[in-house]
Amino acid sequence: MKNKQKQVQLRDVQDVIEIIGGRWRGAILASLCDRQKRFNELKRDLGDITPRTLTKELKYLEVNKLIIRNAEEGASNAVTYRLTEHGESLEPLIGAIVTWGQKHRKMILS
Amino acid sequence: MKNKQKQVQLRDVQDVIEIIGGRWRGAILASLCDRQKRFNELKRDLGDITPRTLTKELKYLEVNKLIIRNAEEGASNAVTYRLTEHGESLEPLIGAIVTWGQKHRKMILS
DNA sequence: AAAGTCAGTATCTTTTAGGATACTTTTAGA
DNA sequence: TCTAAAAGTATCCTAAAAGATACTGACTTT
Repeated sequence: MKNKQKQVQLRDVQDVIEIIGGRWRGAILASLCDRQKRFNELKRDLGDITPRTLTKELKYLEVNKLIIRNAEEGASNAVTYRLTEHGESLEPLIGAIVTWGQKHRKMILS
Repeated sequence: MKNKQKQVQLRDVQDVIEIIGGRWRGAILASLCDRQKRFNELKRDLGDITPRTLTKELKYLEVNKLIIRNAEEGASNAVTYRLTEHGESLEPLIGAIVTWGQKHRKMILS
């Protein structure tokens, strides 16, 4: 494989990791793989995320077209978040991450 | 699936992303998937990483048993880095990341 | 009608990641 | 023998990520 090809691969890795990276984004996406959820539901799932951070990360994921924010008409306090098709395409990847984590996490984080 | 199980999955995701996350770690690992490499070789592969950062990240990966640093006897300026078995077990995951990136990167980072 | 829940905002502060730049020591090559 | 490369270290600095804490306005439940 040519060298230029490899560079591109490295950039792919960097970009993907930027998208799902950070402390929360991957976990938020993983949580939404299960089913669509509401703000506070996510907040509870994620444990000790602060609302400020959750808002910010959700906005990021929305801007990058991985999730959709849906505020139901009239009821301003009923908001759901769900994956876009794009977001759903991440499922196998997230699955692979979980699987690897289950096998190897403990050996590494001693 | 029970709720506790799901929490664990989220933590798996968070932990794995911490390990391969950040701007460089994933790319370093991806570069070493190819074959073992030396410090400056990695530096060139990665483009604009500073030596300070590269040193730091390599040390992190070594401590976490994903790579091995090998300084050849006597020759203090011949150092190679390669994946451990643990590190090699990440290959499919990194492959999946690259594949997803190739398909979806452009649509997201407009 | 009061209390609680939902979906956030607003500030402020701390922590961490990572860049810029210059320097060093050992070894290899011309 | 002089020069260059390899493999880093040492300082200093900035920007971004994320926590702590308090607050708000809309709606629901009792």
